[in-house]
Amino acid sequence: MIPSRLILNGRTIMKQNTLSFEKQLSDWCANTFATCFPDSDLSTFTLGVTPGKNEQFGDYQCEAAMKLSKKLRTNPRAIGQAFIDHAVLPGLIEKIEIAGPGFINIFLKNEGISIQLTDMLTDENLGLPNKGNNQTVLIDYSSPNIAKPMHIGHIRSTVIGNSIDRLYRALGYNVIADNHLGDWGTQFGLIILGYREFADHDALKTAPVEELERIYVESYNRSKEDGTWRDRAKAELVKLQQGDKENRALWATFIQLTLSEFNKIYKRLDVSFDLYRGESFYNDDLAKTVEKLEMAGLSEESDGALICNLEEDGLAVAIVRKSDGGYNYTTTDIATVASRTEEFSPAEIIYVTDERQQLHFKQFFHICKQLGIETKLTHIWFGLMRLPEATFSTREGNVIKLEALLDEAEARALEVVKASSPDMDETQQKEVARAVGIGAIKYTDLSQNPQSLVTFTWKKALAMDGNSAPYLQYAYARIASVRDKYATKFPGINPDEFPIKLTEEQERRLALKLIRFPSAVESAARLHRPSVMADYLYDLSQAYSSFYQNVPFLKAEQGPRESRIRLCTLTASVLKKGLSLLGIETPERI
RNA sequence: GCGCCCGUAGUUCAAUGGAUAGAAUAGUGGCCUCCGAAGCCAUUGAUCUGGGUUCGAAUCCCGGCGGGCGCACCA
Repeated sequence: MIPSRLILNGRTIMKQNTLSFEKQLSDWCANTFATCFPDSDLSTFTLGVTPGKNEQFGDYQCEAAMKLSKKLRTNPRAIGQAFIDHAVLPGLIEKIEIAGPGFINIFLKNEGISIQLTDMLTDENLGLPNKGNNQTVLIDYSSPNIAKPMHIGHIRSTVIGNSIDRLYRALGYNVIADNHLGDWGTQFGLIILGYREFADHDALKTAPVEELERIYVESYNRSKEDGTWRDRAKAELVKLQQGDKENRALWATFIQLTLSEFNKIYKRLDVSFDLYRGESFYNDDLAKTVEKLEMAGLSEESDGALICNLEEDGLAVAIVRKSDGGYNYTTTDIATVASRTEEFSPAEIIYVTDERQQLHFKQFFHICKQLGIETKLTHIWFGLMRLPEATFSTREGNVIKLEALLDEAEARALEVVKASSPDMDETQQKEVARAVGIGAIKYTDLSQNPQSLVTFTWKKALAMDGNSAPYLQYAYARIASVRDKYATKFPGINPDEFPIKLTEEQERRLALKLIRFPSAVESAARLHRPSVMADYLYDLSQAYSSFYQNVPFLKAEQGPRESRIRLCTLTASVLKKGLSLLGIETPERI
């Protein structure tokens, strides 16, 4: 429970506190309700505050009176009145009132808001609480297949997973980012055979992954028509699995070639992993895993295969050992969880994949539980990306390579930069175009609910105005410019020696957005939804742009000028930090 | 057949069961002698359909309609 003197004194002690401002207000509400109704158990209710949606209804609102109405057999307005009668107002609250059916509206004092702002300004973490407390969370994302180029379908797992990674780190979790590569499986028999028979070694040098894919596709097609080819491929696979030196070496080469290409893309996307443990890493655990299942009585024979029958639990049958004795992904994933749990003892393992794998994850999560693995397992899924006319398919030849997407983004951004900053030197123009182009791509993916259908269009992916990364980057760059101008025009004055005073409407609105930053980060992480963060940042930028355009600051007199410069500084810090949580850069000039 | 997801302005997206459904873009009309117009201000325009639960439903439940995905040896 929060020591309410913290806000009763009108001052929070953010740096020593693990609670965001919004959480403190919420706790204050809950405590007040507890005082009002000491005889009732209210612990099952959420009695917190939410940011006000309409200024006339206050800065924060509490809807608890209506929710408690039934339990307390009292009408909501009477509950609200009891709340007001019992409430000891913290110093930063101006007033509270009941409105409508029973909303409790909370109005903050301007000085109260200013204190929050000042606290944020002096905290290098901008008020972010340490929620993780060094608990380990393992995040499994991106996870592309070896020997296939990444196309635009891969960007979502990579970018969304990376943002969740960043959000958790920012909240004090010890994150392990693990790229669970598809580096094992029947396709390698086909690739090895194809490589031996018809590899184009020049192409392997210039575009290795494309060539490997070509080899795979051609070999696959042959295996469908030619039984001999199929048998030979299978023989190569068996040799690989039995540890044949040559095949192992080839396999290792394929991985090396592919990874070096992937790493170029990861570098462009500013994504990095702590581990690159592919499926092969767990290969030796598979037999043991199946043994455990059998011992636990969780598996049974069926048509020559070994299965886990989950039909009683409303799930389909999962095969854990094929009739030819081979293992498949359910087994690998169970082994992976066991290994990760043993090695890292994570509080949670988070998987980020597309929607097609929902059933698979439900199945193996279920089996893990039956095996007694307590680790919290979470599957974050997102909708497949498709083209307006069809889904992607290598066979249709309508895939858009990730590399091409990034190139195009940078090229289009460069046009815009050249048009609006013709005086910038060319190196810098390119550098800005890179940050802006990549930012635009990422933002498009991160700013929407991942679970809805996504249709790829160039127009959408490369949006540069309106609700887009460049809009946020532009806001940031303008502030950077203001800061520089201030320093030149008023040398020797330290804005921090002036208090923050909120006199204009636009300043107050901006300030209210700023103090919500920590709770926005918490929500985004808790819901595993980077879009919550993106929404918040866009909201903040809109508030800033409106402030910027309508309130003079460099031209204001001393006092208000410094106060506003401090608001600008804090906005810049929040934008920079917030965008970094989306993996988006903030150039000082764009 | 069974299961999961989605259906909101012309278009692309928002909205922990909360007050008058927000933005962007496209359209219309304004704002650069003034801190960066990649911007700001104003304006037109939407919850697929029929029931139900609730003080209160875009949101929850049931039934339609439309779209996507998954259901035994690919991951």
